[in-house]
Amino acid sequence: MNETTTGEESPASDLQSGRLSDFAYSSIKEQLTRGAYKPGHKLPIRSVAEMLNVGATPAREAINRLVFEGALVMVGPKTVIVPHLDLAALYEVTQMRLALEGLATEKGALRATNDVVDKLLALQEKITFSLDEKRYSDALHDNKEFHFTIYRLCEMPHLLSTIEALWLRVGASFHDLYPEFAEAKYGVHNHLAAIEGLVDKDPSAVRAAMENDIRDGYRRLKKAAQERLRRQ
Amino acid sequence: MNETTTGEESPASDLQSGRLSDFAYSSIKEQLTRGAYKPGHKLPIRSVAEMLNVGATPAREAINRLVFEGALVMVGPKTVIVPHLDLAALYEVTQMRLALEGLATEKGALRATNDVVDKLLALQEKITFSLDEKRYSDALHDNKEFHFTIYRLCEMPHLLSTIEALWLRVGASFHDLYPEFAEAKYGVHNHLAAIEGLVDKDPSAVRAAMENDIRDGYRRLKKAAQERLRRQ
DNA sequence: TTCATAATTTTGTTATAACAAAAATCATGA
DNA sequence: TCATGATTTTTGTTATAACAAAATTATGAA
Repeated sequence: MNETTTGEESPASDLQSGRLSDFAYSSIKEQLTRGAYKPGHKLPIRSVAEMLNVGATPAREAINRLVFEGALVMVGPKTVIVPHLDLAALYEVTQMRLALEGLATEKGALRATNDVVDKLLALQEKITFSLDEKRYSDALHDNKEFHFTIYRLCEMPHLLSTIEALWLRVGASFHDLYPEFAEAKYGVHNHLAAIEGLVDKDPSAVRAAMENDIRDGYRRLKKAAQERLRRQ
Repeated sequence: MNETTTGEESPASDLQSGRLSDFAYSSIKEQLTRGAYKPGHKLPIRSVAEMLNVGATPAREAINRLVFEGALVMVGPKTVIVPHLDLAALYEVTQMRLALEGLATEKGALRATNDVVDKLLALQEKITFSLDEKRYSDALHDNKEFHFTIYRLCEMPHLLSTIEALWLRVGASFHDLYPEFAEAKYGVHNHLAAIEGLVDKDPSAVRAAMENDIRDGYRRLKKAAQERLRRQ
């Protein structure tokens, strides 16, 4: 049962945090944000434990944590699944994102140095480049980095972790329709407007740009979700 | 080891949720919001487990969950304590509260029925009564109920649970100075203004009243915390 | 087939023991 | 008195087994 395994994920490869629970948590989260599991996919403790080569305790802890955070949902006393598309939740999370990411943006905007602006410009270039080549996963990754580079400026750790939980919540169940969602050059205009606001030292302009970005994303995501629901 | 215990909390008394982890979680949370533990108080797994007459697993899970939520903090690889006063965290949480509770208020305001208004009026009477008799714990409890009665109107469960986490976060480490903070008739004016706004079907008025309430509370709490810090 | 029910398997939860590492205590020397 | 190092105790984590309950499959009758 404890033989050194070959292909599968191994806890030994987690060289940073000693806790197997954290390893399991990060692993599942990673899979989730990569869209590895379809909505409705079941995550039984023992299967997860076996997949990650850990005991039941860390697996259980990781799953439960993700349930608390809303990235997974319980549909029965003994069944945890990857959540299905839920337009109500998408709306709710979007409203929270507007409030919280708007707050983070406005509080941090005046702290943007030239280095930050350069980083954002570089990220935006990478995003458009990835979109041109239809590497949506990369584009999404850099898009997230773009947002959080701005949010980190306010230096409010509580706020940041709450925002991250929101991204995970919506990202988990909407990830698989990001490709069709990202077709058009998503967010370019808003991102550039945000950068401009940072340069101009105009916090409310940056906030407006970011809020616009969130709203645009919401509309596209909603449309994509609705179309998919109609087809099914 | 398993004899029927006398005075202490017993898992058998938890007649609703079958999970001992949840029982342990609620119990610690309850103690925390009642200010039973001073900041700096250690919460070792085995002590908690013994106190609640449960095994180490549920105790560990409950403690870790509270750490994730920010209600408890880790100050070493093996030491979890009730957090100390932290003015930066108070500020940060206040900003988040303004954004999120403001959102909940505005979204739900138009849904207030006469029953809700009556309930709020009754709660406000209880609050002032409790304050007159210096039963601060009761006043705080009803104050929370007042706020959440309004927040529940918007029917956004994600939002509500996030707000609850914020209350717990700040409540845990500031609870013991609420008495001196509540000296003056705290919040009466704002609460009445909020009720008025609900009756008038004026969401932004209700939001303004609630934000004022949050800000007033922040100022008083900050002042009380600063005075206490100076004394120590 | 369809639905209810019984049998079987799977599954979440929990207590426990073992281990390694951290924290506390004690001893010793300046 | 204070620091410092050694020793002892405490502590978090994890794998595991056992149990009860849920989920699944099989079975039977209409």
